[in-house]
Amino acid sequence: MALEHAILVSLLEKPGSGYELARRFERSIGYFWTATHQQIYRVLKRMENDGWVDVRDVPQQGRPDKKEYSVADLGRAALSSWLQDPIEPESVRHDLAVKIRGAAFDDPAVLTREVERHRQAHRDRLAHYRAGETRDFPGPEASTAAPGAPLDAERELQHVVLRGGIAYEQMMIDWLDDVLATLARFGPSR
Amino acid sequence: MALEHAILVSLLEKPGSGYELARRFERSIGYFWTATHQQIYRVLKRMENDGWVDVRDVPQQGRPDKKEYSVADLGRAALSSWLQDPIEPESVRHDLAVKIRGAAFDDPAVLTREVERHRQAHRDRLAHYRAGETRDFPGPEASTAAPGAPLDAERELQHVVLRGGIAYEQMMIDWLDDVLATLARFGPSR
DNA sequence: GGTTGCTATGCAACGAGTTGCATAGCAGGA
DNA sequence: TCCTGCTATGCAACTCGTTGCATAGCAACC
Repeated sequence: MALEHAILVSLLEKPGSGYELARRFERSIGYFWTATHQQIYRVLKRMENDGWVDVRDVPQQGRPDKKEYSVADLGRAALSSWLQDPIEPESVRHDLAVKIRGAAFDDPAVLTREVERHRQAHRDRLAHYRAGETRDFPGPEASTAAPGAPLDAERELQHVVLRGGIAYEQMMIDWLDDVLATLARFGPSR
Repeated sequence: MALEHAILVSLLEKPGSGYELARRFERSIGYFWTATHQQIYRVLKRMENDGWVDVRDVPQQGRPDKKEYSVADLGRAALSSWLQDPIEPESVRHDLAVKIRGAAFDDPAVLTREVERHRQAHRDRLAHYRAGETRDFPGPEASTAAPGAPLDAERELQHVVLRGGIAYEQMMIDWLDDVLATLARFGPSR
């Protein structure tokens, strides 16, 4: 499992509350790891008990107080240990692929609409990622302007992960086009 | 959830025992949906109770008896209903992406080795898929040789799903190359 | 004869993830 | 004033998936 590790990475990049973490899991981190606020609060509590994170009560004006979490030494050690630990290449879970094979035993027209919906969703995500890239990583080598600062690594790694998300969405769009073309080939004849 | 639906599709393609299903989930179906034999047996039992599948005791020589499952009318209806039901485009879970962003706070050399391992695993899978494609789908239009038989749809859909697996592995390999190049750029300077 | 290994099925316990619900302060608009 | 909506946190119940273990028949090999 890696939710606690994803939280550690996010808190290292910037300390924050459970609520803020939940926000981030809808944005950048959420591109490759989803989590609801429930999971986050639960895991944060456990991490606090284990001494992985420090908590600080932050009063706010105009809104409820928040608990700001930051990574403690034990948490850093735990993350480091996990990073050393090899993981298995993840196995995929594609509901849509099940549906596509299942369409052989049902109405393909329904599947066509479903695939079109998914393609649109992936198009939207791709546009969203590209906008984020333009906003956060402008200019070809602008990121290496500062000479050898360690912050560069953080940014470059964030960028390469984002490029992964873009490549994934592009691949999905292309493949769904292939699926639609395949459906069109034998769909009308029925 | 779609494990029961994946099982239904697999049983429609060909009836079989829980053990045989587990085998298939290590092969073709497993390309896009993983399941252990435990899950399969548990779900099969539930599906049997719900009348989704029929069971038949098959004595075998030289090996233990098996229970052969096939899809009942109720199961077919359940699958059909699920196929009609729109699903959300799946959210990704990439441990490796978490690790990559985490590498900014740890030794990047360790990550380099990890990424190389994963790239090799994806290369292996890609080779495996391509071999399966050559074996099961030879010739450009050989599949459409039989005139308009419904079996064509089944094969074509299996093929397009396999092409999706191939596209995914190829994309991952390209991206991991990108990751390695990025790591090489600032890795040595530390 | 004992060990290993494959087919074939299953229980029990645990951990992770989802869903529904609850609380509470405060802001802004109808 | 009431309703909606956002910040902020949390409980409880449930489902799903993983892991370890157990059983049992039979084949092949040393």
